[in-house]
Amino acid sequence: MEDPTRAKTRDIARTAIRAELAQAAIELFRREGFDQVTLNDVAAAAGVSRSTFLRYFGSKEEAVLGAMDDLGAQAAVALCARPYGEGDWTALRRCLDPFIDAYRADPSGSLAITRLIQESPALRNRQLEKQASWLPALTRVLTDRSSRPDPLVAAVRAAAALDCLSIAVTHWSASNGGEDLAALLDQAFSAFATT
Amino acid sequence: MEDPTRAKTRDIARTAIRAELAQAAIELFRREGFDQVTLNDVAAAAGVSRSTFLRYFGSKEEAVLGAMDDLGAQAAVALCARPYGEGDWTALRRCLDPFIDAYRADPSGSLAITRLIQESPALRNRQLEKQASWLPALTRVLTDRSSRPDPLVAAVRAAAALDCLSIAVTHWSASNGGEDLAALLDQAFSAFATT
DNA sequence: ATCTAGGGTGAAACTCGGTGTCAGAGTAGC
DNA sequence: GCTACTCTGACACCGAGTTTCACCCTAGAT
Repeated sequence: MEDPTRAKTRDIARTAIRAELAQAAIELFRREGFDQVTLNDVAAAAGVSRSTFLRYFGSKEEAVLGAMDDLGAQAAVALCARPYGEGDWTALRRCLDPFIDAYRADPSGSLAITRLIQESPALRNRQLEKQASWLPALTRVLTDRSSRPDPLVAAVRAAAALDCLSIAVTHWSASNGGEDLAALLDQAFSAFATT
Repeated sequence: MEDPTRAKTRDIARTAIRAELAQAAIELFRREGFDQVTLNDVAAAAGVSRSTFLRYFGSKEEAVLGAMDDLGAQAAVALCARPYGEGDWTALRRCLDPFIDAYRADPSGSLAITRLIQESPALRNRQLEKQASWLPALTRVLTDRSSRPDPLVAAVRAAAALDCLSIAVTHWSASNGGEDLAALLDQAFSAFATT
């Protein structure tokens, strides 16, 4: 049928191109504004045709938000890995560490992308959509972890945890990256500790 | 300039037409599926031109979700009206009562619309967007209510409360409206009581 | 009764995002 | 050199949403 090693090298090449295209797109978006740039513009700037660009990212927004999918999956895996019997809130807080790490790995780049997202309604909404798409997996893991499972409560807690993340990120970007994202996230989670 | 009473009668007529158009649109969406129906279709079914339909609702989705805006505003007002010193969670839970009432007032209609929304990605996302748009107001009210205000915590709690609402509604519709929405909402809020 | 100003309507042209199709170029295995 | 496969770009197409313009209708003024 198909040589699996060949398939893998192709995949590597594809993701490399994807990263290159995304970088060019983000650069252009930052320079001229997401909504001002058309698909033709960004494709031309990236040196490919509109068709090709849309083949790599299903939509204009995916060029910016594509990197997030990976983090969502990582969070689900991380939640799986939390020790049995650990409280939901601490497990959820810890499973968001991959996000913290990603932001720490490239603060200025993360800040730029965060701003880009917050300044464009289209990107903000896609971001919401994306986070919502992570919920079922997190809810499932949380339900399975529980000794007395309640899917409704699990769903609420998972959703609330993601709210903490996005709100912490918002405040972090409002402080121009000056504050510590992990501290902000902890502060956000403290909303569930006291009344 | 303009007779204010005339302006008001015009407004009443407009909202009446709006309601009529929305009803026709929802009916058609339910029958043929939201994504299958084009603006031309729905305009023809409603007996107006595409232009006019889009003048009443800025988008196809607004024909379905337009009624929600009112509820969002009501919730903010209701939160304002909660007694001083009341806990955030109970205040938030109570300020969602207008939603409960609206669903109770027309269960079968609400159920139909809820299903419609959940079955169409476009509508789901617009719904997310709409709920997110309510957050700033709720956060502000919650912050002002607090004796030791923390805007970040307030934002998280407001967001979590809206999560409870949408999750409760989801489960309610999954039960075909069989379960009690208020009870489900209470159960959702219980996610913040225990660890 | 006529004129007139303003808002509501519909027709049309336009932009743009996204989908699908197709033909051609490059490439690896035979 | 032949074949199968993938990637690419060009093109046509659709539907959402914006804008413009002309028309009608109604209400108030003369």
